[in-house]
This record gives sequence, structure tokens and C-alpha cells, in this order.
Amino acid sequence: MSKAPSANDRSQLIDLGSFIRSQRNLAKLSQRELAKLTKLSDPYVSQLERGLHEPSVRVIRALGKALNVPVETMLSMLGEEVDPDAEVISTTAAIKGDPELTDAQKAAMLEIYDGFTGGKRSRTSE
Amino acid sequence: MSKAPSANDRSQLIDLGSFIRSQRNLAKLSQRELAKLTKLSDPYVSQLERGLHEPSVRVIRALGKALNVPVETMLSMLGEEVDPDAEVISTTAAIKGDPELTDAQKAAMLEIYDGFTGGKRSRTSE
DNA sequence: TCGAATTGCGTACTATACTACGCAGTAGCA
DNA sequence: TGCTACTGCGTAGTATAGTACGCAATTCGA
Repeated sequence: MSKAPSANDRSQLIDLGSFIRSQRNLAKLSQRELAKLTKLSDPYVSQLERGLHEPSVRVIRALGKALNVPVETMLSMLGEEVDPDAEVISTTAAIKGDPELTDAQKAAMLEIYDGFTGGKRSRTSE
Repeated sequence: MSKAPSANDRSQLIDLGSFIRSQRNLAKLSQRELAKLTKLSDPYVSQLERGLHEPSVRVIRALGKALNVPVETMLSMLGEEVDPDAEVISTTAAIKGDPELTDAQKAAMLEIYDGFTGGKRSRTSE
């Protein structure tokens, strides 16, 4: 049985869909034209606009490009957030995501950073 | 006729997977523990780490939360190319701009970072 | 030496993202 | 009136995201 998207998710999908539709209309494009630009099928564009599916990252990027809308705009509509501690997190995030560092080095720098900042480190969730 | 992910995508998936694995190890979590935190199945975590699938936005958010990594970090690994210097710059930039650190602490961390990366820091600023 | 617990993963399955095809409605235009 | 072309969408199918179950390889304590 279809595990329908949880009620919460569904309204987000509908919001995102409405947004896509309004941007498409603003750009004076038909669903087919947008489909062609994004290399998607036109019924799928229709489905997205009605909030029937959660698009993948790949699709979101294509849509953002075709509609001249920054990707974050759409992403933020799927699952809330934008965390308030962004400043503090950004240094730890940079360290964690840095391909120049080995895991041990990351751990070391995070430890040091933690010590410097009094261990008031991130708390993205909860 | 499985439409395998285009070679380009595949390497991005592998990069993302490796990143997830390294973050999980840093956090000293098993795949099962991470799976529980993110409400995913453990084989799926395994598959993600090996770059076998492109996770949805929902999954990326869950992973970011559980691993204390901002979502954009992972999203950026899926989309576009990433300027090789960009990462290096971003870590030093993050440290330099971090309001939580004193000047002396910044200097210390930059020194350490320099040592770790062999001092190949680029001439972005200064 | 033996469980018992924990690790990562193969695999077959289910759920959902995405496409191919085609239909009904509308707008022009002869 | 009777095309012709365009619009959005229903629907059935295929491809991929994500799960349930279980196995082989550690590790550890008795």
C-alpha cells in the first residue's frame, strides 16, 4: 500500500510545486518547454507542480537553472531549517568537509577548536 | 537496461559516500547506529557509503543532522564541480572569520592547518 | 573453545521517482 | 465546420531509492 508522504511533507511538496508553477508562468513557459529545458518528461513536471512527488537533488538543480532560481530557495522549501548557529558550525563544517585533511587530522583540529570555544559546539538537531 | 549513473555522477556519489563514511567514523558510530539515528536501514547506509545510490534531500538532511554536518556540504558534493582550491580556502576563511576565536587562537589553528596540509595554502588573501 | 554480540554487506523485495503514450480541452484560422 | 497545434494531465510502465532478512567475519567474555 502506498506509504503516502506524511501530511507534513505533503504540504511542503505542494508549496514547492506551487512555487515551481508560479516561476514557470512568470517565465512564460509551458510545462513541455520547461520539461525540455530540464530534460524531464512533461507529465512529470505536471506532477511536481501538483506536489505528487519529491524531486531529487538532480531535478531540483535542473529546475533552478531553467527558472533562474537559486537552488537553496527550493531546497529550503523541502524540510525546514537553516540553523541559527550557522556561524559556529561553519568552521567545524569546513574542517569536516576538507579533503586535504585525514580523519585523524580532522579529529585533532576539531578537538582544538572545541577547546578554544569552550566546547559550546554545534547542536544542529533537537 | 539499467541506466547506470553517468560516469561523472558516479564519482560524485563515491565522493559523497566516502565523506559520509569518514564523518561516521569520526563520530564513532557504526552503520547500524547511524541508520537508527537517521531512521534509515543499515544496508542502505552501507550502500550510500559505497556510492551505490543518490540519496534524496530528505535523507541528506537526516544524515547532516545526525553527523552534525551542514546540509550544503553534502549537497555541494552532488551538484557542480568543486574548485579544488575552494575547500582549502574555505577552511582557512572559516577560521579567519570565526567570531568565536581570538586572533591568537586563529593564528594557532592556521598554523596547525598549514602543517597538516603541507603549507600548500593558496594565496587568496594576506 | 564456545557462544553471544557487533560489525559490514549481498540480495530479494517494496516504495517511489521518472518516462512513454495518449486523450480531452482550448485556441486559432481557413 | 473542420483541421492543426498547443495546452495540462491520467495512467501504465521502467528505473532507482530505500527496506527486511540473513550470512560471514570479527571481537570479547566465560
